[in-house]
Amino acid sequence: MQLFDTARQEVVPFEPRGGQVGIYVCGITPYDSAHLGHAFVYHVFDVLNRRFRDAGLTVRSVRNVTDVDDDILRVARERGVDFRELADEQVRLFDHDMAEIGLLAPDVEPRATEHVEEMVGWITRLVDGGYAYAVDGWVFFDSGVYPDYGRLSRLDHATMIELSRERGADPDDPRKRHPLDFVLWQASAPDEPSWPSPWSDGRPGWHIECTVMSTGALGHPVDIHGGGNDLIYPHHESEIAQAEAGGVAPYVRHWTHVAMVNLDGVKMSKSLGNLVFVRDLVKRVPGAAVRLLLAAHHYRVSWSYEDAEVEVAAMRLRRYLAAMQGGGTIGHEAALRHKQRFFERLDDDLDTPGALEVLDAIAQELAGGAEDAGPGTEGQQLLGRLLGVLGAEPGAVTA
RNA sequence: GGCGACGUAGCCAAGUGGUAAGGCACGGGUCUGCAAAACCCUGACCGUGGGUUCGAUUCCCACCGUCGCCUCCA
Repeated sequence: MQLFDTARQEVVPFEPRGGQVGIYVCGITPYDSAHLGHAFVYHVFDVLNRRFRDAGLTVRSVRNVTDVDDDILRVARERGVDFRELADEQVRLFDHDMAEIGLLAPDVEPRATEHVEEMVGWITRLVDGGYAYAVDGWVFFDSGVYPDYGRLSRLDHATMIELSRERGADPDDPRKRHPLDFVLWQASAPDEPSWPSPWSDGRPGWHIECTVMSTGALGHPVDIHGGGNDLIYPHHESEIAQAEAGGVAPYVRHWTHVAMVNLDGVKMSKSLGNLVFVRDLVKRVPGAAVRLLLAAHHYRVSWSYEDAEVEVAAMRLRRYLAAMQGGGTIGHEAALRHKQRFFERLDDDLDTPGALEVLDAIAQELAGGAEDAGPGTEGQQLLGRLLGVLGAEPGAVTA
């Protein structure tokens, strides 16, 4: 398997260690419904997971839940419910949506609120090591003593500060020693949930949870760590800083980032409200069709969702189903060739569009076969198995 | 500023180390009283400049351009 690694900026072989692979994907903040952008990211890691398992490796997959955060608290306040109640409900809906499109459940799905104690421990280590400092009950990571900050995203400090100012962040916060310092711990307001710590009754900053939970569940270095490419900076940049400063280096062996999904040329995002929800798609077509829609796009290339794609994907699924249930056959040699080609495409930086072309070819040959061998021929079994590697096995996903 | 993807005839677009599919549009023709429809025919120095090679559109480097993302965000 060859994969693009964000840190090295090139496609490199991924070498499993001892037949095992640990995958950590940054999960959701559960305060709104899952949209196609979420689905694309988790679909990509699901295919990676299935490919590894198909190759006989033991995979341990982890996807966290950021269940305490300003957005959740805000929405919970608006709706007059406890933030835990909101998070539980949204996680349930999210898991349901992901199951509808045939995603394997993660082996571990840690929640931030269940690991605050470990986060406090990690932050304490950073403070003791001189990498973090406390001000008024808040704790900041001191980017001034970590010169490598910016290594992953390849941004220099001046640019990061500029970007940060443009986006309305506050590099000029007088409590910060350096403009790029980020929050590890923040004091909670009286009506906000809080956990005890040496600095204040408060809650963790955004980045610390992933470092604590990924290494907690997988040890270190983490084999594969990733998420949407909008997380490269500052989230993953900050994770690396706090991990390495905390004594965990190297932190991650391989960084994998998935491109953004647009709608009408504009990035699909909660703040803009231009969303296509997974829930609405699975009402129209089988989950396997949604997977084929996603698989038709390479994970490193951003794309713009078109409504017509749904029908195209559904038609493709129907064609595959017909090929699997018809009477066609293909030769043993041809089947082997197709199988090899399919895995070649997948193992070349997860080229799912290329892999689909192979499935199209198999389906076409099966459809062309005039013989009536009945279902269950070698070609039909192969098509079913390969669809399974893409997470689009028709039978398994009709909920 | 960084990173990614892309740059093939008017438009969309496939593809390969050995002088480039297809679709649409345009134009010409067959047919028709005229027109439409249908069918037939017609078009490319493969972004620019280097390099590797017997030979590159295809590989490598640089540059230019377009699009996307970059502390709410997957």
